[in-house]
Amino acid sequence: MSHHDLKLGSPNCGDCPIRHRAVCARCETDELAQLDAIKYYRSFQAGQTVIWSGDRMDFVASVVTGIATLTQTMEDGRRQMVGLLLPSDFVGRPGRSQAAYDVTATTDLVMCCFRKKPFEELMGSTPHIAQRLLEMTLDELDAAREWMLLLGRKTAREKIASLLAIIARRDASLKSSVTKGGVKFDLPLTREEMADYLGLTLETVSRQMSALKRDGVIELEGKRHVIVGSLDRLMEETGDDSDGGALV
Amino acid sequence: MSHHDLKLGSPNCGDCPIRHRAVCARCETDELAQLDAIKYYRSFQAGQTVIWSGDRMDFVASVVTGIATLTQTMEDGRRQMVGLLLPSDFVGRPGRSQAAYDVTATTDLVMCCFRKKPFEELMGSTPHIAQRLLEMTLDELDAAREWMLLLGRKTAREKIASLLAIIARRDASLKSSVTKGGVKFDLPLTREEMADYLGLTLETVSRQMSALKRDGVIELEGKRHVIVGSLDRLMEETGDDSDGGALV
DNA sequence: CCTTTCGGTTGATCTGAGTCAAGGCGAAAC
DNA sequence: GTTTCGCCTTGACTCAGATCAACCGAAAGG
Repeated sequence: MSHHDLKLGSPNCGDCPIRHRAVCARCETDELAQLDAIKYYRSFQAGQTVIWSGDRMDFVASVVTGIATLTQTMEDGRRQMVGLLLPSDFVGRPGRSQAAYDVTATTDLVMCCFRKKPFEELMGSTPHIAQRLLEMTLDELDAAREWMLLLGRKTAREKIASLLAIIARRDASLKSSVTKGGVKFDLPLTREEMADYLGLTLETVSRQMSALKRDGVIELEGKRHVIVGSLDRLMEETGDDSDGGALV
Repeated sequence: MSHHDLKLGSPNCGDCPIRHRAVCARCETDELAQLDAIKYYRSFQAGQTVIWSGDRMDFVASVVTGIATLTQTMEDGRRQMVGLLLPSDFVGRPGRSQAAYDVTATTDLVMCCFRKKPFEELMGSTPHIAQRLLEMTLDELDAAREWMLLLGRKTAREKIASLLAIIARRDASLKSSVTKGGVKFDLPLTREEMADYLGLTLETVSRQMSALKRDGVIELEGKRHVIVGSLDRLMEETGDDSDGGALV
Protein backbone atom coordinates (compact mmCIF):
# COMPACT_ATOMS: atom_id res chain seq x y z
CA MET A 1 0.00 0.00 0.00
CA SER A 2 1.47 3.33 -1.02
CA HIS A 3 0.84 6.72 0.46
CA HIS A 4 -1.50 7.36 -2.46
CA ASP A 5 -4.01 4.96 -1.14
CA LEU A 6 -4.48 7.31 1.72
CA LYS A 7 -5.34 10.26 -0.46
CA LEU A 8 -9.03 10.28 0.08
CA GLY A 9 -8.71 9.09 3.60
CA SER A 10 -7.10 10.41 6.68
CA PRO A 11 -3.89 10.38 8.67
CA ASN A 12 -4.50 7.00 10.17
CA CYS A 13 -6.23 5.15 7.38
CA GLY A 14 -3.24 2.88 7.49
CA ASP A 15 -5.00 0.99 10.22
CA CYS A 16 -7.88 -0.08 8.16
CA PRO A 17 -7.30 -1.22 4.62
CA ILE A 18 -10.24 -3.45 3.91
CA ARG A 19 -9.48 -4.10 0.31
CA HIS A 20 -6.23 -3.62 -1.42
CA ARG A 21 -6.37 -0.96 -4.06
CA ALA A 22 -4.00 -0.44 -6.94
CA VAL A 23 -1.24 2.06 -6.52
CA CYS A 24 -1.27 5.14 -8.66
CA ALA A 25 1.28 5.62 -11.40
CA ARG A 26 2.35 9.18 -10.88
CA CYS A 27 3.15 11.16 -7.84
CA GLU A 28 1.83 14.67 -7.58
CA THR A 29 2.21 15.82 -4.04
CA ASP A 30 0.20 18.98 -4.39
CA GLU A 31 -2.92 16.89 -4.80
CA LEU A 32 -2.63 15.99 -1.19
CA ALA A 33 -2.32 19.63 -0.23
CA GLN A 34 -5.32 20.54 -2.34
CA LEU A 35 -7.39 17.83 -0.75
CA ASP A 36 -6.22 18.87 2.69
CA ALA A 37 -7.46 22.37 1.99
CA ILE A 38 -11.06 21.27 1.55
CA LYS A 39 -11.33 18.52 4.08
CA TYR A 40 -12.67 18.47 7.60
CA TYR A 41 -13.53 15.78 10.09
CA ARG A 42 -16.84 14.89 11.67
CA SER A 43 -17.51 12.49 14.52
CA PHE A 44 -20.68 10.64 15.33
CA GLN A 45 -21.75 8.46 18.21
CA ALA A 46 -22.95 4.93 17.74
CA GLY A 47 -26.57 5.01 16.63
CA GLN A 48 -26.48 8.58 15.40
CA THR A 49 -27.78 9.41 11.96
CA VAL A 50 -25.23 11.01 9.66
CA ILE A 51 -27.77 12.09 7.08
CA TRP A 52 -31.31 11.22 6.02
CA SER A 53 -32.28 10.18 2.55
CA GLY A 54 -33.43 13.24 0.65
CA ASP A 55 -31.50 15.70 2.78
CA ARG A 56 -29.24 18.22 1.15
CA MET A 57 -25.71 16.83 1.11
CA ASP A 58 -22.97 19.26 0.24
CA PHE A 59 -20.02 17.01 0.90
CA VAL A 60 -18.57 13.70 -0.04
CA ALA A 61 -16.71 11.72 2.58
CA SER A 62 -14.75 8.67 3.48
CA VAL A 63 -14.85 6.66 6.67
CA VAL A 64 -11.80 7.05 8.88
CA THR A 65 -12.73 4.86 11.82
CA GLY A 66 -15.91 3.04 12.78
CA ILE A 67 -18.72 1.62 10.74
CA ALA A 68 -21.64 3.26 8.98
CA THR A 69 -24.55 1.80 7.06
CA LEU A 70 -26.59 2.90 4.09
CA THR A 71 -30.23 1.87 4.33
CA GLN A 72 -33.37 2.30 2.29
CA THR A 73 -36.75 2.36 3.97
CA MET A 74 -40.14 1.74 2.41
CA GLU A 75 -43.19 3.77 3.44
CA ASP A 76 -44.48 0.98 5.65
CA GLY A 77 -41.18 0.68 7.46
CA ARG A 78 -39.56 -2.28 5.74
CA ARG A 79 -35.84 -1.61 5.74
CA GLN A 80 -33.01 -2.92 3.63
CA MET A 81 -29.37 -2.15 4.20
CA VAL A 82 -27.71 -1.39 0.87
CA GLY A 83 -24.23 -0.48 1.98
CA LEU A 84 -21.89 -1.25 4.84
CA LEU A 85 -19.19 1.38 5.08
CA LEU A 86 -15.94 0.33 6.63
CA PRO A 87 -12.85 2.45 7.14
CA SER A 88 -11.57 3.85 3.82
CA ASP A 89 -14.97 3.44 2.13
CA PHE A 90 -16.47 6.35 0.33
CA VAL A 91 -19.94 7.95 0.55
CA GLY A 92 -21.66 10.49 -1.58
CA ARG A 93 -21.57 11.16 -5.23
CA PRO A 94 -20.16 14.03 -7.16
CA GLY A 95 -22.90 15.72 -9.13
CA ARG A 96 -25.73 14.94 -6.75
CA SER A 97 -26.99 17.34 -4.14
CA GLN A 98 -29.32 15.07 -2.16
CA ALA A 99 -28.54 11.99 -0.17
CA ALA A 100 -30.11 8.91 -1.75
CA TYR A 101 -29.99 6.75 1.39
CA ASP A 102 -30.08 7.04 5.14
CA VAL A 103 -26.55 6.99 6.50
CA THR A 104 -26.20 5.83 10.09
CA ALA A 105 -23.28 5.30 12.42
CA THR A 106 -23.49 1.80 13.90
CA THR A 107 -20.39 2.31 15.98
CA ASP A 108 -18.67 5.49 16.98
CA LEU A 109 -17.60 7.00 13.72
CA VAL A 110 -15.15 9.48 12.31
CA MET A 111 -15.55 10.65 8.75
CA CYS A 112 -13.29 12.71 6.57
CA CYS A 113 -15.48 15.07 4.58
CA PHE A 114 -14.66 17.10 1.48
CA ARG A 115 -16.81 20.02 0.48
CA LYS A 116 -18.56 18.91 -2.66
CA LYS A 117 -18.10 21.90 -4.94
CA PRO A 118 -14.34 22.20 -4.57
CA PHE A 119 -14.02 18.44 -4.62
CA GLU A 120 -15.74 18.33 -7.98
CA GLU A 121 -13.49 21.04 -9.30
CA LEU A 122 -10.46 19.22 -8.03
CA MET A 123 -11.74 16.10 -9.72
CA GLY A 124 -11.95 17.97 -12.99
CA SER A 125 -8.37 19.15 -12.78
CA THR A 126 -6.89 16.01 -11.26
CA PRO A 127 -7.62 12.94 -13.36
CA HIS A 128 -6.08 10.85 -10.68
CA ILE A 129 -8.94 11.30 -8.27
CA ALA A 130 -11.63 10.28 -10.73
CA GLN A 131 -9.63 7.17 -11.48
CA ARG A 132 -9.28 6.24 -7.82
CA LEU A 133 -12.94 6.87 -7.32
CA LEU A 134 -13.85 4.78 -10.35
CA GLU A 135 -11.85 1.90 -9.01
CA MET A 136 -13.50 2.14 -5.62
CA THR A 137 -16.94 2.39 -7.16
CA LEU A 138 -16.34 -0.66 -9.31
CA ASP A 139 -15.31 -2.59 -6.22
CA GLU A 140 -18.48 -1.53 -4.54
CA LEU A 141 -20.55 -2.53 -7.53
CA ASP A 142 -19.00 -5.99 -7.37
CA ALA A 143 -19.81 -6.20 -3.69
CA ALA A 144 -23.37 -5.11 -4.40
CA ARG A 145 -23.74 -7.87 -6.99
CA GLU A 146 -22.44 -10.50 -4.61
CA TRP A 147 -24.94 -9.14 -2.12
CA MET A 148 -27.73 -9.45 -4.69
CA LEU A 149 -27.01 -13.15 -5.08
CA LEU A 150 -27.19 -13.50 -1.33
CA LEU A 151 -30.49 -11.63 -1.08
CA GLY A 152 -32.13 -13.35 -4.01
CA ARG A 153 -31.04 -16.94 -3.74
CA LYS A 154 -29.45 -17.91 -0.45
CA THR A 155 -31.18 -19.58 2.47
CA ALA A 156 -31.26 -17.95 5.88
CA ARG A 157 -28.44 -20.18 7.12
CA GLU A 158 -26.31 -19.41 4.09
CA LYS A 159 -26.98 -15.71 4.51
CA ILE A 160 -25.80 -15.73 8.10
CA ALA A 161 -22.72 -17.79 7.29
CA SER A 162 -21.89 -15.44 4.41
CA LEU A 163 -22.15 -12.37 6.60
CA LEU A 164 -20.00 -13.92 9.31
CA ALA A 165 -17.44 -14.86 6.66
CA ILE A 166 -17.38 -11.31 5.32
CA ILE A 167 -16.84 -9.86 8.76
CA ALA A 168 -14.31 -12.51 9.72
CA ARG A 169 -12.37 -11.92 6.54
CA ARG A 170 -12.15 -8.17 6.90
CA ASP A 171 -11.35 -8.52 10.57
CA ALA A 172 -8.55 -10.94 9.78
CA SER A 173 -7.06 -8.64 7.14
CA LEU A 174 -7.37 -5.75 9.56
CA LYS A 175 -5.47 -7.47 12.31
CA SER A 176 -3.41 -9.27 9.68
CA SER A 177 -3.15 -12.02 12.22
CA VAL A 178 -3.75 -14.96 9.96
CA THR A 179 -4.35 -17.51 12.67
CA LYS A 180 -4.15 -21.09 11.55
CA GLY A 181 -7.85 -21.23 10.72
CA GLY A 182 -9.46 -20.26 13.98
CA VAL A 183 -10.69 -16.68 14.18
CA LYS A 184 -12.30 -14.55 16.85
CA PHE A 185 -14.05 -11.27 16.29
CA ASP A 186 -16.73 -8.95 17.59
CA LEU A 187 -19.90 -8.48 15.61
CA PRO A 188 -20.21 -4.78 14.86
CA LEU A 189 -23.93 -5.18 14.16
CA THR A 190 -26.99 -5.92 16.27
CA ARG A 191 -29.26 -8.80 15.30
CA GLU A 192 -31.63 -6.30 13.79
CA GLU A 193 -28.90 -4.71 11.68
CA MET A 194 -27.81 -8.14 10.53
CA ALA A 195 -31.41 -8.81 9.56
CA ASP A 196 -31.54 -5.58 7.57
CA TYR A 197 -28.34 -6.54 5.84
CA LEU A 198 -29.59 -10.00 4.96
CA GLY A 199 -33.23 -9.38 4.14
CA LEU A 200 -34.42 -11.44 7.13
CA THR A 201 -36.19 -10.78 10.41
CA LEU A 202 -34.21 -10.48 13.60
CA GLU A 203 -35.86 -13.63 15.00
CA THR A 204 -34.64 -15.66 12.05
CA VAL A 205 -31.14 -14.24 12.49
CA SER A 206 -31.19 -15.22 16.13
CA ARG A 207 -32.44 -18.72 15.39
CA GLN A 208 -29.85 -19.34 12.70
CA MET A 209 -27.05 -18.06 14.89
CA SER A 210 -28.19 -20.55 17.52
CA ALA A 211 -28.36 -23.29 14.92
CA LEU A 212 -24.81 -22.62 13.71
CA LYS A 213 -23.68 -22.72 17.33
CA ARG A 214 -25.58 -25.94 18.00
CA ASP A 215 -23.97 -27.49 14.91
CA GLY A 216 -20.50 -26.48 16.06
CA VAL A 217 -19.79 -24.11 13.18
CA ILE A 218 -19.31 -21.16 15.52
CA GLU A 219 -19.04 -20.49 19.23
CA LEU A 220 -20.50 -17.48 20.98
CA GLU A 221 -19.01 -15.65 23.93
CA GLY A 222 -21.71 -13.31 25.04
CA LYS A 223 -23.95 -12.10 22.26
CA ARG A 224 -21.50 -10.21 20.23
CA HIS A 225 -18.23 -12.08 20.34
CA VAL A 226 -17.92 -14.86 17.79
CA ILE A 227 -15.36 -17.61 17.59
CA VAL A 228 -15.03 -19.49 14.34
CA GLY A 229 -13.13 -22.72 14.82
CA SER A 230 -12.51 -23.31 11.16
CA LEU A 231 -13.03 -20.70 8.47
CA ASP A 232 -13.21 -23.49 5.91
CA ARG A 233 -16.08 -25.04 7.82
CA LEU A 234 -17.86 -21.70 7.87
CA MET A 235 -17.27 -21.25 4.15
CA GLU A 236 -18.93 -24.58 3.47
CA GLU A 237 -22.09 -23.11 4.91
CA THR A 238 -22.12 -20.04 2.69
CA GLY A 239 -23.08 -21.83 -0.51
CA ASP A 240 -20.29 -19.99 -2.35
CA ASP A 241 -17.78 -21.57 -4.67
CA SER A 242 -14.90 -22.93 -2.68
CA ASP A 243 -12.23 -21.14 -4.72
CA GLY A 244 -12.50 -17.72 -3.15
CA GLY A 245 -13.01 -16.26 -6.60
CA ALA A 246 -10.31 -13.63 -6.31
CA LEU A 247 -10.67 -11.76 -9.56
CA VAL A 248 -7.94 -9.24 -10.13
CA MET B 1 -27.96 14.87 -25.20
CA SER B 2 -24.68 15.95 -26.75
CA HIS B 3 -22.44 14.06 -29.08
CA HIS B 4 -20.24 13.28 -26.11
CA ASP B 5 -22.76 10.95 -24.67
CA LEU B 6 -22.14 8.74 -27.62
CA LYS B 7 -18.44 8.46 -27.04
CA LEU B 8 -18.36 5.03 -25.60
CA GLY B 9 -21.19 3.87 -27.73
CA SER B 10 -21.74 3.53 -31.40
CA PRO B 11 -23.06 5.34 -34.44
CA ASN B 12 -26.66 4.72 -33.60
CA CYS B 13 -26.66 4.94 -29.85
CA GLY B 14 -28.95 7.87 -30.35
CA ASP B 15 -31.78 5.39 -30.52
CA CYS B 16 -31.35 4.08 -27.09
CA PRO B 17 -30.60 6.48 -24.28
CA ILE B 18 -31.94 4.73 -21.23
CA ARG B 19 -30.74 7.24 -18.72
CA HIS B 20 -29.77 10.76 -19.36
CA ARG B 21 -26.16 11.44 -18.64
CA ALA B 22 -24.51 14.75 -17.99
CA VAL B 23 -22.78 16.45 -20.83
CA CYS B 24 -19.05 16.87 -20.69
CA ALA B 25 -17.48 20.26 -20.24
CA ARG B 26 -14.81 20.25 -22.86
CA CYS B 27 -14.74 19.12 -26.43
CA GLU B 28 -11.72 17.18 -27.64
CA THR B 29 -12.56 15.62 -30.92
CA ASP B 30 -9.49 13.45 -31.20
CA GLU B 31 -10.78 11.33 -28.36
CA LEU B 32 -13.40 10.02 -30.68
CA ALA B 33 -10.79 9.15 -33.26
CA GLN B 34 -8.68 7.40 -30.67
CA LEU B 35 -11.61 5.38 -29.47
CA ASP B 36 -12.54 4.54 -33.04
CA ALA B 37 -9.09 3.17 -33.56
CA ILE B 38 -9.47 0.48 -30.93
CA LYS B 39 -13.08 -0.45 -31.30
CA TYR B 40 -14.79 -3.26 -33.15
CA TYR B 41 -18.29 -4.67 -33.23
CA ARG B 42 -19.55 -8.09 -32.26
CA SER B 43 -23.00 -9.54 -32.83
CA PHE B 44 -24.72 -12.30 -30.94
CA GLN B 45 -27.95 -14.17 -31.43
CA ALA B 46 -30.64 -14.28 -28.80
CA GLY B 47 -29.71 -16.88 -26.22
CA GLN B 48 -26.02 -16.92 -27.06
CA THR B 49 -23.45 -16.55 -24.32
CA VAL B 50 -21.14 -13.59 -24.72
CA ILE B 51 -18.67 -14.75 -22.08
CA TRP B 52 -18.58 -17.11 -19.12
CA SER B 53 -17.64 -16.09 -15.64
CA GLY B 54 -13.96 -16.77 -15.13
CA ASP B 55 -13.09 -16.59 -18.82
CA ARG B 56 -10.29 -14.37 -20.00
CA MET B 57 -11.77 -11.04 -21.09
CA ASP B 58 -9.48 -8.75 -23.01
CA PHE B 59 -11.99 -6.11 -23.90
CA VAL B 60 -14.50 -3.77 -22.38
CA ALA B 61 -17.68 -3.04 -24.27
CA SER B 62 -20.93 -1.20 -24.46
CA VAL B 63 -24.25 -2.41 -25.76
CA VAL B 64 -25.31 -0.91 -29.07
CA THR B 65 -28.60 -2.70 -29.67
CA GLY B 66 -30.38 -5.51 -27.88
CA ILE B 67 -30.29 -6.69 -24.32
CA ALA B 68 -27.75 -8.68 -22.36
CA THR B 69 -27.78 -9.98 -18.81
CA LEU B 70 -25.16 -10.53 -16.15
CA THR B 71 -25.86 -13.57 -13.99
CA GLN B 72 -24.21 -15.38 -11.14
CA THR B 73 -24.72 -19.09 -10.66
CA MET B 74 -24.16 -21.15 -7.53
CA GLU B 75 -22.71 -24.65 -7.69
CA ASP B 76 -26.10 -26.25 -7.31
CA GLY B 77 -27.56 -24.24 -10.14
CA ARG B 78 -29.35 -21.45 -8.33
CA ARG B 79 -29.10 -18.39 -10.53
CA GLN B 80 -29.40 -14.70 -9.81
CA MET B 81 -29.33 -12.00 -12.42
CA VAL B 82 -27.13 -9.14 -11.23
CA GLY B 83 -27.20 -6.85 -14.23
CA LEU B 84 -29.50 -6.04 -17.10
CA LEU B 85 -27.60 -4.36 -19.90
CA LEU B 86 -29.57 -2.11 -22.15
CA PRO B 87 -28.29 -0.11 -25.10
CA SER B 88 -25.51 2.29 -24.01
CA ASP B 89 -24.72 0.26 -20.88
CA PHE B 90 -21.16 -0.73 -20.22
CA VAL B 91 -19.61 -4.11 -19.38
CA GLY B 92 -16.20 -5.08 -18.17
CA ARG B 93 -13.79 -3.39 -15.92
CA PRO B 94 -10.48 -1.82 -16.62
CA GLY B 95 -7.80 -3.56 -14.61
CA ARG B 96 -9.42 -6.96 -14.52
CA SER B 97 -8.57 -9.76 -16.89
CA GLN B 98 -11.32 -12.25 -16.05
CA ALA B 99 -15.05 -11.93 -16.43
CA ALA B 100 -16.75 -11.94 -13.03
CA TYR B 101 -20.20 -12.91 -14.33
CA ASP B 102 -21.85 -14.83 -17.13
CA VAL B 103 -22.88 -12.43 -19.86
CA THR B 104 -25.71 -13.62 -22.07
CA ALA B 105 -27.60 -12.11 -24.99
CA THR B 106 -31.34 -12.33 -24.28
CA THR B 107 -32.23 -10.75 -27.57
CA ASP B 108 -30.15 -10.36 -30.69
CA LEU B 109 -27.30 -8.18 -29.58
CA VAL B 110 -24.67 -5.89 -30.99
CA MET B 111 -21.84 -4.78 -28.78
CA CYS B 112 -19.17 -2.20 -29.35
CA CYS B 113 -15.94 -3.57 -27.92
CA PHE B 114 -12.71 -1.80 -27.07
CA ARG B 115 -9.51 -3.72 -26.66
CA LYS B 116 -8.72 -3.51 -22.98
CA LYS B 117 -5.03 -2.62 -23.00
CA PRO B 118 -5.31 0.39 -25.31
CA PHE B 119 -8.54 1.40 -23.64
CA GLU B 120 -6.80 1.54 -20.29
CA GLU B 121 -3.98 3.58 -21.79
CA LEU B 122 -6.46 5.92 -23.36
CA MET B 123 -8.17 6.25 -20.00
CA GLY B 124 -4.88 7.25 -18.45
CA SER B 125 -4.28 9.99 -20.97
CA THR B 126 -7.88 11.15 -21.30
CA PRO B 127 -9.38 12.10 -17.95
CA HIS B 128 -12.65 12.53 -19.67
CA ILE B 129 -13.26 8.86 -20.16
CA ALA B 130 -12.64 7.92 -16.56
CA GLN B 131 -15.12 10.60 -15.55
CA ARG B 132 -17.80 9.31 -17.91
CA LEU B 133 -17.18 5.82 -16.71
CA LEU B 134 -17.36 6.91 -13.09
CA GLU B 135 -20.67 8.54 -13.70
CA MET B 136 -22.05 5.46 -15.43
CA THR B 137 -20.75 3.20 -12.70
CA LEU B 138 -22.33 5.32 -9.99
CA ASP B 139 -25.64 5.11 -11.83
CA GLU B 140 -25.30 1.38 -11.94
CA LEU B 141 -24.47 1.23 -8.27
CA ASP B 142 -27.65 3.15 -7.51
CA ALA B 143 -29.62 0.75 -9.66
CA ALA B 144 -28.03 -2.18 -7.87
CA ARG B 145 -29.05 -0.74 -4.51
CA GLU B 146 -32.62 -0.24 -5.62
CA TRP B 147 -32.50 -3.82 -6.79
CA MET B 148 -31.24 -4.95 -3.39
CA LEU B 149 -34.27 -3.41 -1.72
CA LEU B 150 -36.45 -5.27 -4.17
CA LEU B 151 -34.70 -8.59 -3.56
CA GLY B 152 -34.56 -8.28 0.19
CA ARG B 153 -37.87 -6.76 1.15
CA LYS B 154 -40.50 -6.75 -1.56
CA THR B 155 -43.28 -9.29 -2.00
CA ALA B 156 -43.58 -11.31 -5.20
CA ARG B 157 -46.35 -9.03 -6.46
CA GLU B 158 -44.34 -5.91 -5.72
CA LYS B 159 -41.32 -7.40 -7.43
CA ILE B 160 -43.25 -8.10 -10.61
CA ALA B 161 -44.86 -4.68 -10.63
CA SER B 162 -41.46 -3.06 -10.08
CA LEU B 163 -39.90 -4.93 -12.97
CA LEU B 164 -42.78 -4.06 -15.28
CA ALA B 165 -42.46 -0.44 -14.23
CA ILE B 166 -38.75 -0.44 -14.98
CA ILE B 167 -39.28 -1.89 -18.41
CA ALA B 168 -42.24 0.35 -19.14
CA ARG B 169 -40.29 3.41 -18.11
CA ARG B 170 -37.27 2.68 -20.26
CA ASP B 171 -39.50 1.70 -23.14
CA ALA B 172 -41.38 4.95 -22.85
CA SER B 173 -38.21 7.01 -22.79
CA LEU B 174 -36.93 5.00 -25.75
CA LYS B 175 -39.96 5.67 -27.87
CA SER B 176 -40.38 9.02 -26.15
CA SER B 177 -44.06 8.56 -26.81
CA VAL B 178 -45.40 9.73 -23.51
CA THR B 179 -48.89 8.43 -23.95
CA LYS B 180 -51.45 9.84 -21.56
CA GLY B 181 -50.79 7.14 -19.01
CA GLY B 182 -51.45 4.00 -20.97
CA VAL B 183 -48.38 2.16 -22.21
CA LYS B 184 -47.76 -0.92 -24.33
CA PHE B 185 -44.52 -2.80 -24.57
CA ASP B 186 -42.97 -6.18 -25.25
CA LEU B 187 -41.30 -8.04 -22.44
CA PRO B 188 -37.73 -8.68 -23.51
CA LEU B 189 -37.41 -11.45 -20.91
CA THR B 190 -38.85 -14.94 -20.54
CA ARG B 191 -40.66 -15.85 -17.33
CA GLU B 192 -37.54 -17.67 -16.21
CA GLU B 193 -35.34 -14.64 -16.83
CA MET B 194 -37.80 -12.49 -14.94
CA ALA B 195 -37.58 -15.00 -12.09
CA ASP B 196 -33.78 -14.79 -12.12
CA TYR B 197 -34.01 -11.03 -12.04
CA LEU B 198 -36.42 -11.02 -9.13
CA GLY B 199 -35.17 -13.88 -6.99
CA LEU B 200 -38.36 -15.91 -7.56
CA THR B 201 -39.32 -19.11 -9.35
CA LEU B 202 -40.84 -18.96 -12.80
CA GLU B 203 -44.10 -20.41 -11.48
CA THR B 204 -44.46 -17.57 -9.02
CA VAL B 205 -43.74 -15.07 -11.77
CA SER B 206 -46.43 -16.62 -13.93
CA ARG B 207 -48.96 -16.67 -11.10
CA GLN B 208 -48.33 -13.05 -10.17
CA MET B 209 -48.57 -11.95 -13.77
CA SER B 210 -51.94 -13.67 -13.93
CA ALA B 211 -52.96 -12.04 -10.66
CA LEU B 212 -52.06 -8.56 -11.93
CA LYS B 213 -54.08 -9.30 -15.07
CA ARG B 214 -57.03 -10.59 -13.06
CA ASP B 215 -56.91 -7.45 -10.91
CA GLY B 216 -56.93 -5.21 -13.97
CA VAL B 217 -53.49 -3.70 -13.38
CA ILE B 218 -52.18 -4.99 -16.70
CA GLU B 219 -53.51 -6.66 -19.82
CA LEU B 220 -51.70 -9.32 -21.78
CA GLU B 221 -51.73 -9.79 -25.52
CA GLY B 222 -50.09 -13.11 -26.06
CA LYS B 223 -47.46 -13.94 -23.49
CA ARG B 224 -44.98 -11.25 -24.17
CA HIS B 225 -46.92 -8.13 -24.99
CA VAL B 226 -48.04 -6.12 -22.01
CA ILE B 227 -50.50 -3.27 -21.86
CA VAL B 228 -50.51 -1.09 -18.80
CA GLY B 229 -53.67 0.94 -18.60
CA SER B 230 -52.39 3.32 -15.98
CA LEU B 231 -48.76 3.64 -15.02
CA ASP B 232 -49.85 5.24 -11.77
CA ARG B 233 -51.91 2.19 -10.94
CA LEU B 234 -48.91 -0.01 -11.66
CA MET B 235 -46.70 2.17 -9.49
CA GLU B 236 -49.08 1.72 -6.58
CA GLU B 237 -48.28 -1.96 -6.71
CA THR B 238 -44.52 -1.53 -6.54
CA GLY B 239 -44.37 -0.48 -2.90
CA ASP B 240 -42.10 2.43 -3.86
CA ASP B 241 -42.50 5.98 -2.70
CA SER B 242 -44.92 7.74 -4.97
CA ASP B 243 -42.60 10.68 -5.68
CA GLY B 244 -40.42 9.04 -8.28
CA GLY B 245 -37.39 9.97 -6.22
CA ALA B 246 -35.51 11.60 -9.05
CA LEU B 247 -32.24 12.46 -7.43
CA VAL B 248 -29.98 14.55 -9.59
C1' DC C 1 -49.21 -34.09 -41.20
C1' DC C 2 -47.75 -35.51 -37.00
C1' DT C 3 -44.64 -35.02 -33.27
C1' DT C 4 -41.46 -32.70 -30.55
C1' DT C 5 -39.98 -28.84 -28.12
C1' DC C 6 -40.26 -24.74 -25.72
C1' DG C 7 -42.34 -21.35 -23.03
C1' DG C 8 -46.11 -20.63 -20.29
C1' DT C 9 -50.14 -21.66 -17.03
C1' DT C 10 -52.41 -23.77 -13.27
C1' DG C 11 -53.31 -26.94 -9.36
C1' DA C 12 -52.00 -29.48 -5.05
C1' DT C 13 -49.01 -29.73 -1.51
C1' DC C 14 -45.04 -28.59 1.35
C1' DT C 15 -41.90 -25.80 3.96
C1' DG C 16 -38.74 -22.05 5.31
C1' DA C 17 -39.11 -17.96 7.12
C1' DG C 18 -42.36 -14.51 9.06
C1' DT C 19 -45.41 -13.20 12.87
C1' DC C 20 -46.93 -12.91 17.46
C1' DA C 21 -45.91 -13.54 22.07
C1' DA C 22 -43.48 -14.70 26.23
C1' DG C 23 -39.46 -14.52 28.74
C1' DG C 24 -34.10 -13.91 29.83
C1' DC C 25 -30.07 -11.28 30.76
C1' DG C 26 -26.82 -7.63 31.43
C1' DA C 27 -25.86 -2.75 31.68
C1' DA C 28 -27.35 1.57 32.82
C1' DA C 29 -30.36 4.49 35.65
C1' DC C 30 -32.42 5.66 39.74
C1' DG D 1 -30.04 -2.77 45.32
C1' DT D 2 -33.65 -2.91 42.50
C1' DT D 3 -35.88 -1.15 38.43
C1' DT D 4 -35.78 -0.24 33.75
C1' DC D 5 -34.53 -0.69 29.18
C1' DG D 6 -32.37 -2.52 25.15
C1' DC D 7 -31.04 -6.52 23.02
C1' DC D 8 -31.52 -11.25 22.46
C1' DT D 9 -33.68 -15.97 22.57
C1' DT D 10 -37.21 -19.33 22.09
C1' DG D 11 -41.78 -21.30 21.24
C1' DA D 12 -46.22 -21.81 18.72
C1' DC D 13 -48.51 -20.87 14.76
C1' DT D 14 -49.21 -18.92 9.99
C1' DC D 15 -48.51 -18.09 5.33
C1' DA D 16 -46.08 -16.63 1.00
C1' DG D 17 -43.66 -18.66 -2.14
C1' DA D 18 -41.24 -23.14 -3.48
C1' DT D 19 -41.83 -27.65 -5.27
C1' DC D 20 -43.79 -31.24 -7.94
C1' DA D 21 -46.68 -32.32 -11.57
C1' DA D 22 -50.04 -32.01 -15.21
C1' DC D 23 -51.34 -29.66 -19.14
C1' DC D 24 -51.78 -25.99 -23.14
C1' DG D 25 -50.67 -23.81 -27.51
C1' DA D 26 -47.58 -22.18 -30.94
C1' DA D 27 -43.70 -22.87 -33.61
C1' DA D 28 -40.17 -25.90 -35.51
C1' DG D 29 -38.72 -29.88 -37.81
C1' DG D 30 -38.99 -34.10 -39.78
